Amino acid sequence: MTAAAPADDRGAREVGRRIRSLRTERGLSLSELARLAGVGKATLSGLENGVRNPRLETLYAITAQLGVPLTAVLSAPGEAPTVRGAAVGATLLEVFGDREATYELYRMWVSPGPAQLSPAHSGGVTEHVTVFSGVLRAGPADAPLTAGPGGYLRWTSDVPHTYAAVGEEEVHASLLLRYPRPSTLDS
Amino acid sequence: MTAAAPADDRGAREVGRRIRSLRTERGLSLSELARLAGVGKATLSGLENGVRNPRLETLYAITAQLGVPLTAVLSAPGEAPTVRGAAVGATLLEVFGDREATYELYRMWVSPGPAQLSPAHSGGVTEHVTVFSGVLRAGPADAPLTAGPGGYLRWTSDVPHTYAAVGEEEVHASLLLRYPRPSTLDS
DNA sequence: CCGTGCCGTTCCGTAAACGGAACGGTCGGA
DNA sequence: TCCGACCGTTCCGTTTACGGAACGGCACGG
Repeated sequence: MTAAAPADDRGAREVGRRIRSLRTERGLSLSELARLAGVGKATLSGLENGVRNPRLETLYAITAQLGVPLTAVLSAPGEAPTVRGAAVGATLLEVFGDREATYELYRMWVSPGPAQLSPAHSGGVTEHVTVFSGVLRAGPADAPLTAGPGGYLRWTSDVPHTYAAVGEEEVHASLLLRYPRPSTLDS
Repeated sequence: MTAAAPADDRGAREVGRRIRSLRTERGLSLSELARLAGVGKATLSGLENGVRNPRLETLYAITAQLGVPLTAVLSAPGEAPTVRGAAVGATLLEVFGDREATYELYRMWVSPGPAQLSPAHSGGVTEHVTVFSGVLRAGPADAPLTAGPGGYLRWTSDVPHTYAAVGEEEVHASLLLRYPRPSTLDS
């Protein structure tokens, strides 16, 4: 705050740099892209230089014209590990839902070492793990399950639960969290 | 232009819905999240209802407080459906690998209707499917397996294999393809 | 039965992103 | 050499997202 001009979260600058890269790669001039995307040159200029805080709509217009998904100009998907602790890391890949539940799909890795404990979630939440490599021991703290490469685990996470790598190999897995019926069945 | 309120690209509405899902999952009230994220209640309310066109900075503040990457609330990460055919669609979420194999993680959906056949892959490729909703019948064409919500299927895909939704509900699932060690430690 | 507290929405003045126009700088052809 | 076309930046009035405060609705407790 204060200060005057620069005014940006660390992110805005990188977004601008990425857009400029994509534009020059395609041999487009700033004026040209602005016209194609239907935004002002001032807007695009300020955006690329990181001195503006674009609206979502503006980013849509520009990335669409560049032919890349919006996510391509924002911090890379794998970039933010949503770290859960010393031994376990996870990256949220996607959120989606249907009438009955909301789902969060993570990629997860567990480093060798002591088990890590996770607190209980609210009622009805289930966890689904598919192991890609390594051997994982996970589940309710009082009755963990074990799975090797290609294995699959599933438990209800309304009690404290643990994750641990068995052996010296790091474990890679996908983790699906299922939250039943987040909203009260509106509409 | 015209009118006053709606004003949105198709995306804004979905972004709002996703944020609301993430918030309610965590048992947070709108007021609470607004305070934590340092944004006005009016802002968050308008955003969730899709009547505002948020600035990037605003989205950062909110998603950071929810503990998810910015990309999680924006329209599909992969955006490129890598469609496999009439009944089956899939989006590539991530590619990664280790010493032993390369993995491709997809989210997949299967529409009700006739089964769809996929040709055999080269030797040693395995497919791992976790069903989120609906009932899926899939696997080797001569011996398919069945799984409902929360179920898990796995087969070696060096023979032709099928995917089909059982019943009238669309099937949502994650699909992991495992390609063993493409080359013999060259490079 | 009526406060009290919190919920989510709406109203409103302010700050800032927006598009259009003007600006200086560089290149190429007459 | 001059001139026109185009570049990217800066100026400026308009539009709109922003935060704070007020509002009605609902659940609890005295």
